[in-house]
Amino acid sequence: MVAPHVGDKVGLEAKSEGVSERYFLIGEAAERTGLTQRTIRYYEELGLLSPPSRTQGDFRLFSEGDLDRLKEIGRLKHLLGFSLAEIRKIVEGEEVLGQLRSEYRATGDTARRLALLDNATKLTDSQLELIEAKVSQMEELRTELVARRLRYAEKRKELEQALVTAPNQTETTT
Amino acid sequence: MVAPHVGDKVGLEAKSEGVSERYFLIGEAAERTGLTQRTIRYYEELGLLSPPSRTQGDFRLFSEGDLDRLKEIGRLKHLLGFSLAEIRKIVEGEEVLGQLRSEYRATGDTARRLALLDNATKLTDSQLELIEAKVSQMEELRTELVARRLRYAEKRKELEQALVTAPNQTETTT
DNA sequence: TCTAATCTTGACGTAAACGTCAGAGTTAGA
DNA sequence: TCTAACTCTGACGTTTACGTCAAGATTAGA
Repeated sequence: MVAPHVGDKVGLEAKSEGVSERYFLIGEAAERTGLTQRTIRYYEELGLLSPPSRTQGDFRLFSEGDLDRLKEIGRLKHLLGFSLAEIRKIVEGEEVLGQLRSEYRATGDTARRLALLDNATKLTDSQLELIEAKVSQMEELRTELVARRLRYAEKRKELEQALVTAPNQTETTT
Repeated sequence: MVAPHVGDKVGLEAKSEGVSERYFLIGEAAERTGLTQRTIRYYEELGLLSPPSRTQGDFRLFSEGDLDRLKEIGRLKHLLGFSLAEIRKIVEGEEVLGQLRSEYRATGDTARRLALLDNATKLTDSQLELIEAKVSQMEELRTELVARRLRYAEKRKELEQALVTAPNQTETTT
């Protein structure tokens, strides 16, 4: 409950321009992502996360980008039910995208840029396909449930009507 | 490859009215559901499946309803990423629904019927909520990807425009 | 009746995805 | 400088969700 002695705001200026970026130790990273420290280390070990920077004492320093990545992995896993193997594929895709981006910025050749852009587009499309397949299957299941609910609602109306028309259906023998 | 000696069409007439229902041994059940025999037995062991009927020699006989159930479990698991524990909850819900249905048919009391209907509706609603939560989160992710794709498309237009305006951007030194 | 294909119930093995120590080092405030 | 809070890397344990093998019983056709 007591505030950690290791400052939560790790004083590191990453950008040379003086744009200070916040870094987080693994404890706060865990809190902010909803994952455990063990899980975060495990994900790094699996290569789902590019190894974060370190202090000179070898403490991991997570950037906000790292946290975003971790949160995304969490969503892919718990929400969408992807296995870590599948997630690695997706994440590797992201990595390739990043590389494409830097090469993109590096080249002045417009034609080359176009080609890189096409690559990135294809990659994103394939990721999109993955998601859409799941979404549509889920919609299917949802539709079934909605239909069931509708049947109940109709039945309910019928019954309410019956109650008004013949309030004492149980005692018809009277 | 050779046709099994144990007939694939198990000759059992379930309904007394002569409406013959097909039953399947576990081998064909596995083929038809895409699950393995081991998995099917495991699901039964976990109580995800009401124990199927048996031959007098204790071979499992799966009805088409059983197969549907198994397929649903497969979808819930692999598509939506539910754990078997979660699936059990959902499936237990289905079971309760079934019981409600029979009690529903048994009673002539309209008020009682209304109450049962309300119960069933609530159950379905909670299942629906589960699904919808997942769907909406997936939509969110999808939206992100679509946005990215859009950015690429725009960038692409720009670049194509540039190619027309100044075709040899690389060789500006000429 | 014999037999090949199929089924049965254990029982043990395994991969994935972490949980949980242990022992040692690091950090920053008092 | 001392110390509480935090982190590090192994290393082993655990749960889930099955795979796999064994030994024996069942089934239906020849």
